[in-house]
Amino acid sequence: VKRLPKSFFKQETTAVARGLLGKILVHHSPDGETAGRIVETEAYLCQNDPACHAARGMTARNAAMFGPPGTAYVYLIYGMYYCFNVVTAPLGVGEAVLIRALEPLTGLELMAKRRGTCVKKLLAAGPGRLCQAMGIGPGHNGADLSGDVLYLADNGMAVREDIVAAKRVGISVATELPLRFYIRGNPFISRK
DNA sequence: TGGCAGATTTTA
DNA sequence: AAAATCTGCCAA
Repeated sequence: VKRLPKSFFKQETTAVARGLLGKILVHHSPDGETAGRIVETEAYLCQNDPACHAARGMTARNAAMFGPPGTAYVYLIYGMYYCFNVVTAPLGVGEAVLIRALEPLTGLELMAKRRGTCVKKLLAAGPGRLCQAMGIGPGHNGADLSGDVLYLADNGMAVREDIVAAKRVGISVATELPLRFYIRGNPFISRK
């Protein structure tokens, strides 16, 4: 497995959202290593997308979204859960890809311990769940995703499966945009 | 299986 | 008050 080059994150945001499907997210935490295959993503754009956190300018929370492509944007949602995003657009432009679901690959015992369940389909199917399973939290906000702790990798294989484009989940504005992408039929996506 | 309340921070 | 969520509880 090879680390994704920085150039990968400089593509258009929707292209990154599609391209991340099938890629591997790896975290070397003090507790151990976890990794999963990305099976579901969502794109959040700076133009004509009021659901994007950056749509109304920079705040303390979303500042990382305006960082260079390949940065992590981790935020707290509903006061309880964290969501992990990959920043895509050039420095100063607020766009990102939300990682919504992983197929667990490595460190399943650690994931189960963190999640409090050993049901594989419940370990990382959902943005809050995958952060919990992977041990991703506020300390990763603004992290460089081509570093040594939290990074994206590729096993070199092209994704053979179909990619479905659908409406995004959990938003109440810009609901019609087909900016959610997932691998058709994959059992680890957050919902059908 | 499906709907809903609750947990709790950030923002408007 | 609503939000890029998840869990447990309830009813059928």
